[in-house]
Amino acid sequence: MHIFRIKNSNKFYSKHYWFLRLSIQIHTQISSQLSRGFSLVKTNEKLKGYFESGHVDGARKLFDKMPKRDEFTYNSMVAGFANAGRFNEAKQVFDETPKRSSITWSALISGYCKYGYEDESFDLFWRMRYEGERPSQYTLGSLLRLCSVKGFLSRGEKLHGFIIKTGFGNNAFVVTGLVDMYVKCYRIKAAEKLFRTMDSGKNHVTWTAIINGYSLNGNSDKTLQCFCQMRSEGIEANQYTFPSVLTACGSASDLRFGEQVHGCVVRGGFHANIFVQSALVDMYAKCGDLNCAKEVLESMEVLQVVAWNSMIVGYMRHGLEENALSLLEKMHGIGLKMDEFTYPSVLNALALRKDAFYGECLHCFIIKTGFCDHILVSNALVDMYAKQGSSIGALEVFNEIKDKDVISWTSMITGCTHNGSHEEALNFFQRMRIAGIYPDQVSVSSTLSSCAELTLHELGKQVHGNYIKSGPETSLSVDNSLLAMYAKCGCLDDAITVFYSMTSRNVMSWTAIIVGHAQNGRGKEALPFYDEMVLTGIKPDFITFIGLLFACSHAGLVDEGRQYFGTMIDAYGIQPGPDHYASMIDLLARSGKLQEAESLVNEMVDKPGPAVWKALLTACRKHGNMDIAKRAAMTLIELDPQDAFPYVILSNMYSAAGRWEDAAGLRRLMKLRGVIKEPGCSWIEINSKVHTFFSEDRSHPNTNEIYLKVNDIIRLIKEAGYVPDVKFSLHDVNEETKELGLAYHGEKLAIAFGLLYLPENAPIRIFKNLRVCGDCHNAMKIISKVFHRYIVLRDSNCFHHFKEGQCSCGDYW
DNA sequence: TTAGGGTTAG
Repeated sequence: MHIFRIKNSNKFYSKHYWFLRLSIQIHTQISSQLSRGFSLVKTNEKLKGYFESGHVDGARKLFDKMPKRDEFTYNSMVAGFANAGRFNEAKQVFDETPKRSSITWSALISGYCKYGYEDESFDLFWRMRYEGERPSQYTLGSLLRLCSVKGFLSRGEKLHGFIIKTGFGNNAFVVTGLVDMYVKCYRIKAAEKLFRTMDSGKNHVTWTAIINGYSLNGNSDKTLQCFCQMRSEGIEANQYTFPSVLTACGSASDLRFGEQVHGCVVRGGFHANIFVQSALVDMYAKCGDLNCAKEVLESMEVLQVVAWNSMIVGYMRHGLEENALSLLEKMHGIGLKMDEFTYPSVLNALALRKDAFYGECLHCFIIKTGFCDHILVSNALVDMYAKQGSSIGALEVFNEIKDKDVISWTSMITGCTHNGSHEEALNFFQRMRIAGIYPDQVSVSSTLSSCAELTLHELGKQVHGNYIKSGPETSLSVDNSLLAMYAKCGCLDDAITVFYSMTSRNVMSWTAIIVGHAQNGRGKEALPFYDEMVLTGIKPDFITFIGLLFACSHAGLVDEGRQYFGTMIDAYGIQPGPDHYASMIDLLARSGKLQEAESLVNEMVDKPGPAVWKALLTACRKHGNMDIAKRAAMTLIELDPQDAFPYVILSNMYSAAGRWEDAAGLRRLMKLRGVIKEPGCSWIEINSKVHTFFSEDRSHPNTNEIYLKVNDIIRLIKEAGYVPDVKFSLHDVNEETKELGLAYHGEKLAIAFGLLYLPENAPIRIFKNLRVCGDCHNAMKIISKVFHRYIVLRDSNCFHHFKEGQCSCGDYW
């Protein structure tokens, strides 16, 4: 402006012209001096130093002043700006770059990937290809990492195709990225296949990726096996490998292995890494060695919230709530900021306690500290309230969650399953599907358990089929639930197929197959599974022995049962609980050793509960021992005067013995006390509709047809040798009326309906809420022979598989 | 000058 003002004055113009010439002269001199002392290599290094130390503006100033730039300068600027998240400047330099190379493109793409900008990353990737630039292993590595972090399976699979087509399929770096992508998208089999087919070039990163995959998939055995294999191939683990391995040790409660890994950590010099230290605390805490966990925690120089969370979980899981809460207070006191995992760690353990006091206090604290909007915390609150049986508390929190995820829904489902509200669990599962949320391993496992409890075999198959179709591979927990579902629905052969198809099994898988055999009347065949399990190195637990004793009691194997009872205590140090005693007493009593059974009841250190007395009473009924029956029934009535079971059994025993007055007395007592007996009820499912029948029930729309069929059945089976056993008719009436009463038991009405409406060769599956009566059991055997039908009857105790006049229970139930 | 693997909750 000043120049223009003086432009028309010659005097001033000449003066300014002289000044301008002088300025140019000086600038040229300086520039040439700069150029003479300027080193591009050194300045590029300085530029890099600025970015490395976070001085992005320093780099910018230096870049602006640089008299000369080369491709390194531009690439460094693009990478530096992109890595700092300053994408406008990165793009500007990218556009200004005179000659862009693969590195320039990769630098910008990797920045976008790092910050999770998927659209920008992939748009740039396609543009790069369109402009003829070949992506490098760096470009592909960055994009795979983005897919891995965000769980983009479909995009990752497309990249996989591109990688094969463009000859990167043998590039160890790129294939490692693919392995990691599949792992993070929960496609462990795809990851495993890639890993196995890598001929050479597997490095410690590839091994770490697959080890982490097994660990994430919950497969502790394979994690540890893979870790051993890696070491045997001479690859050393590092700070990235150890955390996954330690997590697997914790999940498997394998303290011995965990301690050995700790040794490797120390020898390798990785004990000061906070990830490794946190994983060590977690491993010791999960394995129950709380002293060691505490020792590692206290040795940490950096206060790491993850390690503190793990310590809290450790205390909570081992019932040391006070220690956990004081640690929480200490965190608060020293100013260590809690994170979104801290509260779930505590809430998760509180979920298993019935008293709601601590949980509610913590909920208040969560609201005060503002953590209630965090989905991890809300989900844990839902889980806690639901498992504690407070469906109102759970629903209140659940309804407040804006973006419900699969865990929010799963918490409601597992809560219902935990409390035995299986129909409600299925309802939540259905609502979750309607809401467009895909079920994961946990929700499917839990839903299959509900299907098993309700014996909804068809629905269970659908849930599993849809889960497989939706993409994820099956997991150990899903397989275990599926196996248990088939066994509990009376389809033992399908359960066996699942069992043998499993690539790895844990103690739950073996226990499920043992219990499955016992429930389906094949107790003797259950026992070799135990031997095989022990041979494979898996330790039986508390529940395995319940299954084994159950198997022995259902097969009448008294000596074997006694032996297992002893092994459990002597070899495994497991103290028997009420269920073990109940099975043992059931075993002894059912085989007629009633006195020995009663002695065992009296030997129990803890006061025997209802399950034990019920087992004794049921066996007394079978063997007609009125003395012990009376003692057992009276004890049961004392324990719970509202439970109809002892009144009904004892009253039935009186009736069977013709002691009608005593039976009537008990019935009067029930009435007086307002005790309600659950009526016997049988049902059959045909074309997804359940048809229910009570004894002498005439409410079904096809009742006339059903009764005619029953009469027909009775006539035919009588010709084949059936004799009605009137001692199961519990009314004081004449023999003919007794026979008719037996003929119209719910089971017989249901079988008549099944014979009428099911296809000729289809198995007939009948369910009953109480134990099947002796007369119906006998009738079913003969029906199976006369009509050549396979009949499965599930009563409240076990499955009876009737075929050609025989029952799988061997008439011992 | 561009890139890869890890811990805690359901």
